Amino acid sequence: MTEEQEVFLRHLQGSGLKRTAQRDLILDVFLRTEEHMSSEDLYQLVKQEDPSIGHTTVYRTLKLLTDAGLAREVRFGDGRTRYEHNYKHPHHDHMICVECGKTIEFFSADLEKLQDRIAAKHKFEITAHTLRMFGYCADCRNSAEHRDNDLSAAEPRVRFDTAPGTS
Amino acid sequence: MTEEQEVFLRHLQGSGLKRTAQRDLILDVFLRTEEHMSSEDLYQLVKQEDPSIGHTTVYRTLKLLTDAGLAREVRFGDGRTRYEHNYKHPHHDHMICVECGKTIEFFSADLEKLQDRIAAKHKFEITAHTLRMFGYCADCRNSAEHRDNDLSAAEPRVRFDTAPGTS
DNA sequence: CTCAATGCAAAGTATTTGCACGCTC
DNA sequence: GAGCGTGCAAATACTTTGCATTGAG
Repeated sequence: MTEEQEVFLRHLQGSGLKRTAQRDLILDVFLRTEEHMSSEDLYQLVKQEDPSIGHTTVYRTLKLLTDAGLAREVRFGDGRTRYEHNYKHPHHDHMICVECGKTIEFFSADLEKLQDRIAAKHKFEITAHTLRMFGYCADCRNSAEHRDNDLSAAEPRVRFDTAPGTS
Repeated sequence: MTEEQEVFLRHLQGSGLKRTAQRDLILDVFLRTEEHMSSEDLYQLVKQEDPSIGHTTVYRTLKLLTDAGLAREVRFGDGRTRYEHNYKHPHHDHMICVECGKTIEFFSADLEKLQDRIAAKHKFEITAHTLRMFGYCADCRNSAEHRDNDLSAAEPRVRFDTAPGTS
């Protein structure tokens, strides 16, 4: 049994919940993913290994995994909720390429410290935060036709939380 | 005519669009707001001054205002799109109190510089970014019963993009 | 045996689109 | 007039919930 499975089992038992074959499988599939998966994405993968599993169970199990500290919800602004690994995969932030959709994860201790300092100045107590930077990744900058296009006509793959060009 | 109205008019003309009484009114109401308004919120306000205006027009006009650079979309993770002023109200980030829902806007040049440096390290070209810090504002910290509660039982008013406690 | 879990279908939310009529330009 | 704008209603896209049945402890 992996550490993750133990964490999950402990969470279930601690909450008076039950271990089921579906939950085991969903956790297993989730742990094998690398990307940021939506509930629907994961459902498609799980279905391949057990076609009898339904949407709802995947959806609810992802919430459970989040409660157990194994998963973490992330939203990139396209209206879909995605999940990423949370266990032994501590806080980080994201750069999201609006051209190819790729996400780059990064962590900066300086950034964290600076945020704490800003929060303190406002007497604000941080419990969580998200930083997302939208733009063009190295690959897409090289094949960079985007500079020549009328930006207002281009349909970004990821919808902005703030309009482009306001950083 | 205010500067904002001129900007809007210029955008409309430049795009072959037309000025209408509805658009004028919606812009006017929007400019008088302070908060981060959802399309629905603004619709409620607009309806008080002209009950014949529909949802859809407000919704589409907010998109127009965004295109014109007068408004900016923001999402705090509760599944609703909100709009804030963009004209002469440059980029800033948000702290969001999970207790009372209040948002604090702030800007830090150091933060911007640090982000640019991080992006450069990954050869990433930023076009936009959002930083959101969730937690407890000064007021709510004073009336701070939240420390005594079982956090897992508390229903935060704002849903997290990352689980609490991962900063 | 009891109570939670499952999967279907249906209900919510928030957003977006189709269309007939009306109004700018 | 021609074509965009408007408002209604309907369609999407996700997410969440109700309920009868199944299954874990």
